[in-house]
Formats: sequence, C-alpha cells, structure tokens
Amino acid sequence: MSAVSVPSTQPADSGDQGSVSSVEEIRWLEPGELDAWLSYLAATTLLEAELDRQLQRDSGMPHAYYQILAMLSDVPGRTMRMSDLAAITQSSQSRLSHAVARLERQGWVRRVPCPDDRRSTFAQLTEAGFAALAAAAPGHVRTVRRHLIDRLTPEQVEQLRDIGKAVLAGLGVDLGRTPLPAAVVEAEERRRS
Amino acid sequence: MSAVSVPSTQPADSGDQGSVSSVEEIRWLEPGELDAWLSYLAATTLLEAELDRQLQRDSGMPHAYYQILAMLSDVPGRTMRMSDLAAITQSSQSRLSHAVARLERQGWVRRVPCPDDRRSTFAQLTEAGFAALAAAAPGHVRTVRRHLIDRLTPEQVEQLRDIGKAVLAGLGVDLGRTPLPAAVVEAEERRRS
DNA sequence: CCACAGTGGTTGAGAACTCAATCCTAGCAC
DNA sequence: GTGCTAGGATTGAGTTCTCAACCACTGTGG
Repeated sequence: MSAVSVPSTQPADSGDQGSVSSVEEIRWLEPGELDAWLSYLAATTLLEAELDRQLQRDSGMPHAYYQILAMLSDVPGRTMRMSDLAAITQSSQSRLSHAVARLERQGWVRRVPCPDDRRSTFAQLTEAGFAALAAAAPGHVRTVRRHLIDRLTPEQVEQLRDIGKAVLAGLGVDLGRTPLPAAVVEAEERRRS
Repeated sequence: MSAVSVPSTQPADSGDQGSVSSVEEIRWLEPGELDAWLSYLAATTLLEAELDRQLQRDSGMPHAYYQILAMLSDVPGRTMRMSDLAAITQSSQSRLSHAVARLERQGWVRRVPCPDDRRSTFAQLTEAGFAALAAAAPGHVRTVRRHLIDRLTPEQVEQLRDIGKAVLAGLGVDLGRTPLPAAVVEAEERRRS
C-alpha cells in the first residue's frame, strides 16, 4: 500500500480475473522498505538540488559540470578520452558531448584529436578550467560535508559506501578500475617525447 | 587529493599567502569519506537514470511524474493542493506547475480551483491517471527492487532509511508529517455534503 | 476600508538532458 | 582491396527543469 507500491486503493477492481496469464507475482514494498525508499528518494532529490543550487549560484556551473572538471583534474595530463570521461562521470556520451561543448565555449576545456585512433577525441582541462575548479571546490566540499558527511556517524559513512557499492555492483559497474589508464597514459608518454 | 577534494595537484601555487583573511580551514574529504561520497554519487546517478529510463520506456512518463501521480493516488479524494503536492514530491512550485500542466494535457490530472482560498488550486488524479499509474506501478516497483532493495540486506535497508532521515533532518525536512491534512480533508468533507 | 506584506501559483526564457539518427574511422573477413 | 560490423563521437529535435518576474488573492494594521 501507499505511494510507490501503487494506489493505496489497490486495483482489486481492474478485473484481473479474466486473464490468468500474467498473474501478478509482484512483490510490493513492505512498510519498512517503503519507508526506506521514500526517505532515500527525498534525501537524494533534495541533496542533489542543493548541490546544484550552490554550485550554480557560487560558481556558475551545475554539479554535473563540476564532476567533469574534477575528474579531468585528477588524471595525469588532465586529459581523458571522451568515452572514458563519460564512463567515470556516469554520463551518456551524448550528454558529455553537449556538456564539453559548453565547457569548451567557456574556455574551461579543450578538445584535442587523438592521433592513434581518429575516432576518439581527448578532452583536456585548460588552466582557466583548473582555476575555476579550484575556486569552486571549497564551497562545494563544504556543502557536501554540511548536508551529508557531517550528518552521519563514521559508521554510517561506511554503511553508505557499502550500500553504494552494492547498488553499483547490481548495475554492473565497478568504479574501482574505471577505464582511466590505457589511452590517457599512452597519450601522455607520447606528448613528452 | 582526488576528484572532489579538488585537483589532485593541490593549489599550493595559487598564492594564498597574501590575504590571511580567509585562511582555508576547509576540511577536505578524507579517503574513506571520499570513497563513500563517490560511491554514493555514482550509485544514485545511475539508479535514477535507470528508473527514468524504465518508466519512460514502459509507461511514457519520467520518474518525477510517476511520483506526482503516486502521491495523489495515496490521498483521500486523490486531490491535493498544489503547494502540498510540491512539498511531498520534493519539487519546486514552478516545476510542479509545469509538470501538472503537462499531466493535464495528457488527461491524467485535473486542476480544480479551491473555493475557500482562491489563490490555491487543487490537483486531482483522473480515472485515466489512476489507470496509467496502476499500469506503471508493477514495472516501477520491480525496478526499485531489482536495483536497490533486493541488493541490500535487511540491515542495510534500515541503515539506508536512517541515513536518509538524517540527511533530511539536516535539510530541515521531516517527511513524517508532511502537509497532507488540512485543505485536503476539508475539501473532501465539503465534497460529500 | 485601504495600504501592504506575505502566500499560492503561473509564465517565459534559457539551460541541460534524452533519444534517435548520423558520420567517421577501425578492424576484420573474404 | 572490398564489404561489413562495431566503436567513438556529434547533432538536432523535443522535453524537463531552473530562475526570476509576475499576477492574484489573503489577512492584517492603521
């Protein structure tokens, strides 16, 4: 019953007697699960909104763009293949493409064609981009702390990590060995020689 | 170090020596916290994307709209004031207004002017809207189970609930006694007489 | 009864995202 | 080589969302 499990008024009416075919074996959420789900949903929605607002207000960029800059800054050469960047930012290629286009216009990222595989493109963080990230970081981290990390006990932080990893595993993502190495490293070496 | 805490290459360069004013007392995320944060971020992003995809594909509505229909279905008279509806769906008034406009065009929701306070508007779930929700619910719940609930142990479900509530508390939300009663109940009574 | 601050809600413009279609390029198979 | 499938990335149209401005109504204080 309730919200997610569907209309409290269970559809006992919508005659399901006729077709025995797809007999509903649906396991609706139990009260405890429903409570957890709704809490999770509300919390993540509001938290993400808050992060977005803060970054947009103080640094003129949405959270998704911050993540792109951050990931780029964290890699040797501050350069990454578009696909790999999309993967570690949990973004579709299309979305990343649009995003990088915007970041490029803003002068925070530069596109560099990949010489080895001419299908690929590298995205490279510019100095201006790095500066923008460095300026945005303190406020952002403060917000993450204020609304999430500092609200939790150390145990809860660990629990959150485990829950996150469990969900990721279920979605077939590892996150540990995200496709960083390969092309990036090679490109770096090549650049030096 | 890393992603969120900002450029791995710590800005030891961006001369902060000069102005002693805002001496950075920033507490960057510690390795464990960072790991938890990145896991959480990736998991929620991908999970929400998956929920959206499933609902859009199978029922032609985004997750946010499902929530609106679900909340409406769960209340007496399947009717709620716009503001209250916005509150319990963690939506801004503007967003809800746009959403309801779309849902109304689709015939799933009807707007009813409030007689007592002519500033207010009621949103009412139509029969078609209820049917659409009922049709969408099984697939949605299955997805929630498959990717979240069923991935976790019963303890983790409880932990998730507690974490969610802790975050909500920090954001100044209760969720327990969300503004449902008042206007809705009154309207119901009035409707019967 | 009249200003007027506050509430409830809508609107429009612009930003971001989704999906599907498209375009090159690589890497085979023959 | 020639075809063919798959991979990497971009584009455009359509949808949703955000922000700020706005309108309409309420209820109080003078």
